[in-house]
Amino acid sequence: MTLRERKKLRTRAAISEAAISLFIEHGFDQVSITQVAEAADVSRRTLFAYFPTKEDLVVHRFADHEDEPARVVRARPAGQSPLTALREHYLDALHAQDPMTGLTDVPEVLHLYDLLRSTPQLMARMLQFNETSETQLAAALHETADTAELPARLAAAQIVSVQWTLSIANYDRALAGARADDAYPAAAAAANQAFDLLAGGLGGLWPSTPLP
Amino acid sequence: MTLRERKKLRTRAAISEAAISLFIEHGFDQVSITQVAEAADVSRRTLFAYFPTKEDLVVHRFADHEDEPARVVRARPAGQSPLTALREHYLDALHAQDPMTGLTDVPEVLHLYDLLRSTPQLMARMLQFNETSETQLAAALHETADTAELPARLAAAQIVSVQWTLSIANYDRALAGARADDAYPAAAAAANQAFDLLAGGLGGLWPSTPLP
DNA sequence: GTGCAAAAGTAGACTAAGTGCAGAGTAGCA
DNA sequence: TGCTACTCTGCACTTAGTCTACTTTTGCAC
Repeated sequence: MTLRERKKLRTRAAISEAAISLFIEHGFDQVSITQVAEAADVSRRTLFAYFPTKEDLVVHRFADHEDEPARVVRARPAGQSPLTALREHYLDALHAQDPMTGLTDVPEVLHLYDLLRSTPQLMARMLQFNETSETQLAAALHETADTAELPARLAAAQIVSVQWTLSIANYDRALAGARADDAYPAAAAAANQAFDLLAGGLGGLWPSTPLP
Repeated sequence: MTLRERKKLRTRAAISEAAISLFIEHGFDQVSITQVAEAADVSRRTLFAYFPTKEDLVVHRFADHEDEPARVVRARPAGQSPLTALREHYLDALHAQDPMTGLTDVPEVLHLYDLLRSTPQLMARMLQFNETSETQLAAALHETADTAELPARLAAAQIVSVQWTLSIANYDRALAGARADDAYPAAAAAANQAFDLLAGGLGGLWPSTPLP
């Protein structure tokens, strides 16, 4: 890796770190791009060369996870169902306290998540990530699991939104003060329940004719 | 209704119509707020009194549907499962060619939809609607169907994303040129398949051990 | 009808995100 | 050492959205 490339990476990281710590301290809307540029010691124009929008200063950190579900499905062992692969992957991530799951004690991650949750513009960008995640997962299901296009899209939509719901719930518990180790058993149980629901359907939740 | 109120409604409609027809003709990003205000014959400042953001000029038309799933669940006949109520409601809407389903021939609706699909900012706003829709549905399920909080949230997430996926698919077929009457049978079949999948789960899609 | 308080609309200045451009600095390589 | 390509910068510009102070219109009491 050349000096030029290394320098670019360092500049990028410096800008993002300056931005996030300012946003966490003062709030997303209370900090201007100009202030971020000053804190990172670059010009405004350079900042925009690295990050096309203010939101990207924050959410670019999640861009790597966009295609994770699709990758998991494509990389699953022969004979394993896509849903099983995704379930195991999610439970492994929980066990490893991967930030993606929302189960974490790392203060920086919690602060960052707090920022996301309290800034609608950032949440909107996260939802867009979910959408591409869903599209890619649908393609992976269609191509590798002998699934017709519509069911693949429907399944992908369900899976992505369920994983998102699980992670949100975990983060909210963490922000409410739960320690990750303490929250783990409930989080794992919730994940299992969620994947059971995905596999077995909502039918079981509501018997068509309840007790009189 | 007083003159003042009637006038406000007319002004609001005039602004929105001017905006949408300009956006459809030239594209969302190619038309400025100032141009919309001029076309609607109001000042820029007045426009912002009616619509807080440029996106709202378009998406406010969908705001009424936000709480539709929750309403359907709350209004279902005694003894009917929430999922059955939602399924029937969606199939009725399809049959009536409700714009919400994406099954329509009304040119204005199709153009409007084309605008949404081709403008990421507008799609992002629509996804935010979905999120509040989901939250309200979860509350309705929790309160009226004896469902615990987590399963209610998970189910709501699945249902809303599945309905959205169905409607998107219908709209895309319509934009590809399909007439609503011709597309109806396939759309109804797709909806039934989707709700079957919701009720019965994804387990049936992928037998855990496929043929060798 | 006339007058008055409240609501609605307007003008214009202001902030901040994001873009385009033309020039200065710096890395890579001969 | 010097050439070339990449990167950074300053500055002017557009546009979304806000703030404030002022005018017009409406509803209503008389």
